[in-house]
Amino acid sequence: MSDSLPKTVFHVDMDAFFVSVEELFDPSLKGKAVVVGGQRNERGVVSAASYEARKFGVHSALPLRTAARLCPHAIFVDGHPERYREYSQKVYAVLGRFSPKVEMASIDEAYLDMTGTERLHGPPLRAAHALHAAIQRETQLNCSIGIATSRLVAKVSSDQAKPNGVLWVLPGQEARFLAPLEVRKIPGVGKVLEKSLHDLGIYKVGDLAALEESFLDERFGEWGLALAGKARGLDAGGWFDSEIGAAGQSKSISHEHTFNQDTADAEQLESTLARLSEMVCRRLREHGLHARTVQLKLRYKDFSTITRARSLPRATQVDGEILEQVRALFRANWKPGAQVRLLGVHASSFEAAEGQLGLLDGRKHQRWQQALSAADRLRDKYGEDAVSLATGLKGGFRERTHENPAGLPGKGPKNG
DNA sequence: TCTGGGGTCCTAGGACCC
DNA sequence: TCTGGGGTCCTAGGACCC
Repeated sequence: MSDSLPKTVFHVDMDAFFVSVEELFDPSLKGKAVVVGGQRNERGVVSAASYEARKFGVHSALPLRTAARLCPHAIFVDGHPERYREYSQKVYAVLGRFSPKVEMASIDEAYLDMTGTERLHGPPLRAAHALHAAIQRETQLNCSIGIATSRLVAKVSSDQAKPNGVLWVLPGQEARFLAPLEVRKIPGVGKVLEKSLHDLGIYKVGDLAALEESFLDERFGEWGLALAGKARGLDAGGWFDSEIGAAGQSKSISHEHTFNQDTADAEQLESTLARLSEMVCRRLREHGLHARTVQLKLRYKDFSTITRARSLPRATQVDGEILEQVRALFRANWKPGAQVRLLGVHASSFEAAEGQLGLLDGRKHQRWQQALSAADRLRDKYGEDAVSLATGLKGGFRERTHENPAGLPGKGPKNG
């Protein structure tokens, strides 16, 4: 980057976000061991755990059944995505008053470029405390705030500030702040990279920073160089290097479903594909997008997973066209009888719209889209099952599984 | 212990083109 | 004749994040 004045970056991270939101809706959960993500006997993993539950070793991504074993007295709660979106938006509204350059990095964390806001909000610590108080007051939720000269260090410092804290890493102190931390604390260093680093005797970020760049380059290529920069606190390469608030259009839309029980029932599998295709297309239309590449994901009983993709000659957002591709991929790759655990439908390679359609073809296409958008509005009003469109494609299109589609809370029967 | 769902980014090989 | 080199697109898989 340039050698202009150092930036001031805030990273705001909500504390135990899903759990905290659930507590607002059910105050009796407060202070208890709470696990959000599903019931104790369900397939699936923990989305969030209260600090009380964490004392027993429960953490996000842990299988629910394991969590139930580690913490038998925990209260298990289904997730409510719409509640989390609502509170995420409340947080976003507060953030916007502190800086015009805000970027939500996920549903519960955001970056703010606070460079040059001193006259308005005072020095960084004062601004951070004001922000912290405003979020508390307006959402009744706690957060932690990291302040630094880069996104990377701000993120690491908000993590060190948890829970409910503010931590400022002074300009020039980045490397010293990072040095004693485990390499795993660097965003982008996961299980696998951590292991390779450990195998080389590298445990702390300081060990990493002390290495020759040429060594990291040889060992890990481009990634190694970026890693060297990160160890020194720089937003070296990739996403971290982009300007805050400049995030572009999303690049893919997907839906997937894990069956409560593995199945080899062709009808059930194909009706699930139809439902997933509809969900994907619906979101394409909501965002005004047309996808050229369609991908099927197939996970078997033994957890082995394949993906098969196909690119279309022209982009589409029509259910039937996507489903046709997905179904062809499915029929070409699924061996009848093989037990399936998960199915997924993924759309990517977005284009603004169709280009050079023949007039007639284009008209027909357009009418389809109008019909589908109208159907979407009806579904919004009267519920998911209110509308179905004939597609001309045969085979259990409107069949439904008896399971609750993930991400559609409150629909369908739940165990327990 | 038995492993969700929604994303992003990277790598690597083959096709194809110049 | 005895094997170029770069660019781009496509597909498959996997690491990683929340």
